[in-house]
Amino acid sequence: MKVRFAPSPTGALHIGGARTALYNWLVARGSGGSLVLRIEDTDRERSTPENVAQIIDALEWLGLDWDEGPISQAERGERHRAEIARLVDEGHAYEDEGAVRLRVPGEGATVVDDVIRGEVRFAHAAIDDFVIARSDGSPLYNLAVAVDDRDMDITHVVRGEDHLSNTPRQLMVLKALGAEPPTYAHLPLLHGPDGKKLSKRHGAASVGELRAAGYLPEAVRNYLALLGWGADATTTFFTTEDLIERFSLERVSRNPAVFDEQKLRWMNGRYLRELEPGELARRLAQLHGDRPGLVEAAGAAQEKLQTLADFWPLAGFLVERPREIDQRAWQKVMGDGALDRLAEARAALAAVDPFEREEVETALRGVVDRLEVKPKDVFQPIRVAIAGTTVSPGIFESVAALGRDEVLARIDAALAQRP
RNA sequence: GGGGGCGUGGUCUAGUGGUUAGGACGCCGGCCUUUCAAGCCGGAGGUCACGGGUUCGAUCCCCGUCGCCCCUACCA
Repeated sequence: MKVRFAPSPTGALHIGGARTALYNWLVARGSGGSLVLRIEDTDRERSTPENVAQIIDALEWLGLDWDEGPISQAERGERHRAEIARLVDEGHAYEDEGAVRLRVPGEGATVVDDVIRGEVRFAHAAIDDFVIARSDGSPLYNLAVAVDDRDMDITHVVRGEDHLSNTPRQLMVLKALGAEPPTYAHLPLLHGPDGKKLSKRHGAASVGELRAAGYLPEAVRNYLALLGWGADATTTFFTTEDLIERFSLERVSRNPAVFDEQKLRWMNGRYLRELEPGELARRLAQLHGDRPGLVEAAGAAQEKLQTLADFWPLAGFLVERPREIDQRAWQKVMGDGALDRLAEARAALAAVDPFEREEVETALRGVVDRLEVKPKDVFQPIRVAIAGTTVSPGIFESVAALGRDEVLARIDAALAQRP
């Protein structure tokens, strides 16, 4: 099998495009075939090199590679013009006010045999003679796609359903060219929560935004694969190898899907928890830069993260001293003898050796027992003192991750605020 | 307007001419518990778009209606 992913560089790579790329990639890798990356940039007005670079960057981040390309469709203009001239010479097309139109028969129909949708019939009577070349001679989409798919020996065209209605036109170009058509598979479109076409208004809609929001490429692959496809009734998690092995176009669903970021967040959290702390720290560093103590902080925060971006608000205090203590947090836990308990905890922590999670826990629970108070009466003041808020990773791992000197310094600073 | 596609709980989906219509996210409750999560347990939520028809029996087959989306560009 030979497939192609053919984005138009008129914007960033969207989730829908990413899924199309993924499905093409899975088909190619699963069949031992190849994938062509073709940039459909015949619209010189809207296509930009920046967008091409961004699309390539997004594909690389997603871990999707290709065997040929990127091929610029615009650079194949001579090839397209030659075929347009041939179509005119052979009477399949004609000039009309400078532009060139393909002759569409007045009767009969063109049938698209789609892997996902079955046979779809388009009566010629409903299709006008369409333009294949502008009056300046430059080729248009339907012509360029047909010529390129033929020239590149594409066997399967896997693309969004928005192209289904264009398919009979491409089939007619192919026929006029005397070429065998490829097999088609039109994927259901992706919509936003309001049922409308996905756009910026729907949150993280491009691959770049997903990346910046702290999603892992492997989680995005898994989630995207499930948007319009399922292997069976119950399997939700697929390694990429599973996907390559089990994916099939025949099982792609026909109805449009809504991108649900909440489900992606959940799935991403599951993938995040599977990572070794060192690996998690490496991913965090890629996104926000490396810091001393990042591995310890990552380990402490890991079980509470859904995205890499969640790390900072939750556990940023582990790698960077908070500028100030949240007033509401202070008022909530620092009343009623809390500072005395905090002082007790400080004394206990000063004596902990080695300063590891287990020893920290033993010492702090000892304080709780000695004072005959509830655990939170001791733990929350510590939390507020070191984190500046009432929410943080587990207190023992947080204290251990911070190290004795820093913990004592922050507690001392808090104690100094005593009225 | 014309042509085309789609229609299973809020969302992603499995499924079959006869099952209590299955799973997941989300939601609610409980357990756990140092906060928040995670995890575990339990629960609510579906007239399978609607109306006809075929059939002993339709979510599944046929027809119609409605809704949503796509194409109908010298965009892709």
